[in-house]
Amino acid sequence: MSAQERKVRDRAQRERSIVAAARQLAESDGWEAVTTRRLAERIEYSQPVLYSHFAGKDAIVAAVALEGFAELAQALAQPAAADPRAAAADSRAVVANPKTVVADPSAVVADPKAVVTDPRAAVADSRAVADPKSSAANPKSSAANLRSSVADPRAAVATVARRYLKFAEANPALYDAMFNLHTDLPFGRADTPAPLRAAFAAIQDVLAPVAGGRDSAVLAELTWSALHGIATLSRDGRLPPEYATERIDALVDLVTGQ
Amino acid sequence: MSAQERKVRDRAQRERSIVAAARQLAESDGWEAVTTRRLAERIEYSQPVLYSHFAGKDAIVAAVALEGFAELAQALAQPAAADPRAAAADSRAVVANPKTVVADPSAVVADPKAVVTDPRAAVADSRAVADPKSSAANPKSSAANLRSSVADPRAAVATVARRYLKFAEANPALYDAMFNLHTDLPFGRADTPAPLRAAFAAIQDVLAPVAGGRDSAVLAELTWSALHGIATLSRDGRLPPEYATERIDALVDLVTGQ
DNA sequence: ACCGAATTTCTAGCAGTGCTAGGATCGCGG
DNA sequence: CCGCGATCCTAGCACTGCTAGAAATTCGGT
Repeated sequence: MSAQERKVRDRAQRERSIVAAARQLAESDGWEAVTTRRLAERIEYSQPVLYSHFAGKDAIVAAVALEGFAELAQALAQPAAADPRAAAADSRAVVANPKTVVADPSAVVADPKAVVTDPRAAVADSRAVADPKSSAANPKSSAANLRSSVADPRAAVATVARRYLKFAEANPALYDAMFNLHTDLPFGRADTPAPLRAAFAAIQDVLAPVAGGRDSAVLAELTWSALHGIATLSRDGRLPPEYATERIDALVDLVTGQ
Repeated sequence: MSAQERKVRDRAQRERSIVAAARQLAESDGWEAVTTRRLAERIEYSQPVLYSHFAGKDAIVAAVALEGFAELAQALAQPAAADPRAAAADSRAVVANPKTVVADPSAVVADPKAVVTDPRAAVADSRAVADPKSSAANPKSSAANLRSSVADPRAAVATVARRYLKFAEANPALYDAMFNLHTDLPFGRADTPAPLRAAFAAIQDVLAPVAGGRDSAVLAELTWSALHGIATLSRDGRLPPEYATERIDALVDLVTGQ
């Protein structure tokens, strides 16, 4: 029985190393350099073993993307520290070397099936709660949430915005897997994986206090769209980098209604 | 001399047909279906002739993208139509079957310069063909209001926003070529092609009146980012379609400082 | 400890991709 | 009409994602 267990453990480990290799290779040489042959070489197996873990290359990309969503959600929901130095530490955590992530299996996991099955994560139709009550309805994300956010909701929005863009900038290939490469991860539906919901919930939570009379879901979608637009457009040099902070400030001003 | 001239004319025609074939194929079957062999078959030549016109496949995509920027710029800068019939005709040009485009060179053409200066190649103002429901829900967006967009800066912003998203929705593959596929078109630099500037200028122009004390360039970048984010995220179903109009309204509200 | 069975892994190959060298073919000037 | 230069196509390269069937490995039962 121990042998059997070891087998499944080894298999899981190998699967993780595939995802890690894909991510690492993509981050260093771009996604066009991520081929099945190179991946096989990295994990020191032949190509066909990849297909015993994933349905195809797209599935591998999707696994990387899911990992990215989990990390993004965690980065956004991270409690805000009072002093800026700790905040800098947070941003460093975002940029964490993929190797480190892989080395710690207890961290965010890659298996999609394991993630989906939690019914409490059904933040899907949180549209019903368009007011600050959504924080109470979702204590998990707001419990450890930004302490200063209660005092200063605007600063909380600014922090989330900065973290989002920092994440996209620090992990361009990962961000590509999440958004640009089409991985057909279900998004607005019932079977939407938890990390995706968590990422959106983190944005929505921080926006609810400043929503006023507006629908916080729409406001969150809009903010997310703006952040995504800024991230992608500035990534390939279509937005001048010198006005980056001005853009963020302007966005926060708009959203918070200043 | 006539023979020589005919040669260069034929070459130009063939180059246009290559771009048109690429666009048509991409729009119908997606960019992954656009291969050099298929393109060669469409234009009824062998593959190597493609490389006598373009440096590679990326250059063909870039040509399509440039065409897209020209059309987008014109669509955004289009004066608000007072006559619904004209607007309807325009919208036909937008969603026009690519086949028609190919068959009729006098229609929306491949040559960017020609497009910019040809008013007949107008792109849609969707307002005229908007469904009654949205008109009823949002009376501000009536055709009558478009006429007063010069007088009403807010309506002008709303019109541009709607046109932008309509364009992205009506030409998904074209929009992909412009943004998602990396064509390394120079953007914020000195050698930025005119169509790209025109597109951004159209956004900035309409935002300047509502900028107030804010930097209109930053505001335009921000608005553009939001529009781009909405366009891309809703394209692969990551934003629920049912709140599309609410999102646009919310964006316009934010930007115009309502 | 052995040996057949079952699982796992690899070798070899398919169809398709972007792209290119070199030979065939065409049209033009003389 | 011919020769020559421009034009075009055939054939092929190195690569891609993916898979069938052979080889190797591990397992369970005696």
